[in-house]
Amino acid sequence: MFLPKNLRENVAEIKISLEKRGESSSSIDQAIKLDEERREIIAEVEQLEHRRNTESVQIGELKAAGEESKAEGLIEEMARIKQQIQQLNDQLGELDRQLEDILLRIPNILDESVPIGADNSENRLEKQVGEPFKADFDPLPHWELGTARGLLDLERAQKISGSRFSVLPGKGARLERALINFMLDIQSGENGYQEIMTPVLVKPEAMEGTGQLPKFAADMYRTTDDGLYLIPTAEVSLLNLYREEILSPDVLPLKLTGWTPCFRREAGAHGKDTRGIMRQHQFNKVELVAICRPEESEELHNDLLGDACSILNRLELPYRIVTLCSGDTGFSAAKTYDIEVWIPSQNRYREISSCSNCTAFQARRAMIQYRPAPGEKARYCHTLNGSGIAVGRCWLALIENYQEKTGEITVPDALRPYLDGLKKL
RNA sequence: GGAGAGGUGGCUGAGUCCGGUUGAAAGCGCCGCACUCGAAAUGCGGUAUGCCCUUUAGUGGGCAUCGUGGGUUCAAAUCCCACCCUCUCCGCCA
Repeated sequence: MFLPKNLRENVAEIKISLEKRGESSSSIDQAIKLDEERREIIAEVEQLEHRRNTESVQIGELKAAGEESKAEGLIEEMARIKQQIQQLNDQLGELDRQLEDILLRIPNILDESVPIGADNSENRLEKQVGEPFKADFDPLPHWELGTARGLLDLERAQKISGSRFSVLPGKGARLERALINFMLDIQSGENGYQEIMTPVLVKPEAMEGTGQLPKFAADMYRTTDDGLYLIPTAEVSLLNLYREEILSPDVLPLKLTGWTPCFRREAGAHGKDTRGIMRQHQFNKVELVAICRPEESEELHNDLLGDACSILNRLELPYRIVTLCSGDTGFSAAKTYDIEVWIPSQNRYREISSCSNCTAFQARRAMIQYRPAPGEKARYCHTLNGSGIAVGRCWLALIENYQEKTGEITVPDALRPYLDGLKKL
């Protein structure tokens, strides 16, 4: 989010960025107007409050000196000023509310290197790794393959929870768990992230901190009795751990990883990916989060992308990297790389990780700062996040890409230690 | 779920009953300077945040903030109300 000051200082930039995203910039003018009115009133109120403060002291002194009648006169005057202050404060409150409402819904400013485009068809291809699945037979989609091999039970999932949920029996569950452990080991080991286990139910403030609220309330599950939200990604829990903190520079960059289930209502996705487990209301994900100094976020963004890729490299799954175009870049992000894995049954690449640099956008919302040196002013951090990687999609990509004519699924070498050396599923 | 205690600055902790230069004592920590070959110890000085106005300016002035939000009052860390959170004991439970 932008603070009024940010807004004033970056009007042109924010407007241009909004237009690149394909959104209207009219709200910006309105916000500027509100801000001007607000500041006028602030000046007026503070002047009155100053008078109130000084004259209240006088009243005290007069009373102490026994000059009751003089005091009475001042008290009457103060009563009038008090009313004026109250009135102006009411106006101010209303203006603040309106302004904040707009500010909370303005997306981050796009990085200059983000390609201009309307939707995902205009994302820029950066790199392709490995060769798409080739075989002398037609690959089965994962739901057929998984069901046939006893790894997936969508019927029973439907029975207990409905559509967009999955049940993984036996080796299916084992594979999921192996993937989680494998990913966490790589990220917390050689890639240098601190592993953290967090709650998956969080307060609304946490959702606001990372940018899910207020704009995307419809995408989230909310518990009615307590008003807590189920996280759509561990980014919410991990980043908000440091909300309202001023960090010491020697802990930066802070690199965190955690596995959690993620919950999404998929409100706007009716009819999309209705078969199989591509799009679920609940799925596992290993998340990567970094909190850093502004000047290092760009480099860390590339590192983070590399760390996400390292999983696919080891699993030897074919993938490509794209930079999201302006119209496809998410609300909180200044720039996003998507990693897309090859899905044989669909004959195309599908997102399996999204790595974003959110610059200071989330840090301002969540008040995550650091003090460059003792005595210096605190500055907002930059935040980054990326999937490292989505477990459910990895599961299905793996069984599809490693399927054989016989219906068997080969376990990639890197994963065998996590499955008791098992070579086939 | 029941009973009780409490939320004050980076930390510890006064002040709250009896409202009035209290942004808030004291100590610790931290920063600067002095002393020292250097360090420790000691001494002196400094040390919250946000916002508004003003200035050529790292200038000057002001407002707000003692868990949060309301209320009473000329004036509230101090009085009243509601809420949130933490801790202790009991109960229940993976």
